[in-house]
Amino acid sequence: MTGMKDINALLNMPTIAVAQALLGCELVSTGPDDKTSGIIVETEAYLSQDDASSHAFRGQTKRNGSMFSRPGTVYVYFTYGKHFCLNIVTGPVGVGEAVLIRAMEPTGGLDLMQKRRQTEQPQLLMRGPACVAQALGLSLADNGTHIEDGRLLLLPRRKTPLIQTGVRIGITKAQDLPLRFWIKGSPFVSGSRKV
DNA sequence: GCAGGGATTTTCT
DNA sequence: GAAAATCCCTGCG
Repeated sequence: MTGMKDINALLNMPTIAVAQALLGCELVSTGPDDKTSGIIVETEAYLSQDDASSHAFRGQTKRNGSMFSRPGTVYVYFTYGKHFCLNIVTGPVGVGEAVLIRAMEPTGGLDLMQKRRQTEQPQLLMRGPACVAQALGLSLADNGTHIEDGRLLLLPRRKTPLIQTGVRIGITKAQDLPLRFWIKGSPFVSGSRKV
């Protein structure tokens, strides 16, 4: 048996708790002819209330629709004209909260990731949300799928990591909220700001 | 190692 | 029409 039960329990916790609990978990992306995977080392929580930088803040739209689905739904959005970013939806149906996967430590399918990312360096393969999506081969086609029946598989972590907390990156609203979490000391964490 | 700015298009005001 | 949950290249030192 895998830890499916654990994963379900994890996904149904409050969003901030999920953002922390996802650290150390392995995420596997499988396709017809490919398999890439990594351990989540950095996340950010996006809430529905009092969080002006959340895509759900102004209500449901065509773009953010999947963010209002049940926990474990995959929310992929397109941004800055060229990038995709991966989120795991949290909170009850209709609420609109999610956890952005910002960085991972590559564990499998390194050769394919290097091809997709056009770089050889392991530390640059999955550093940054758009890099994560690119390394895993994700696109808008994955938006709205669910972690239990899509191409993405989430595995429970074996050890509880030491977690550090800071402010989120790349936003202009609600900049003071401490909703960014990462594994202390991981060389795969994104951004130059470690606080 | 770090700061600055361009790319590129969808989405919402 | 402006902004955007970003990345990468450049220049500097």
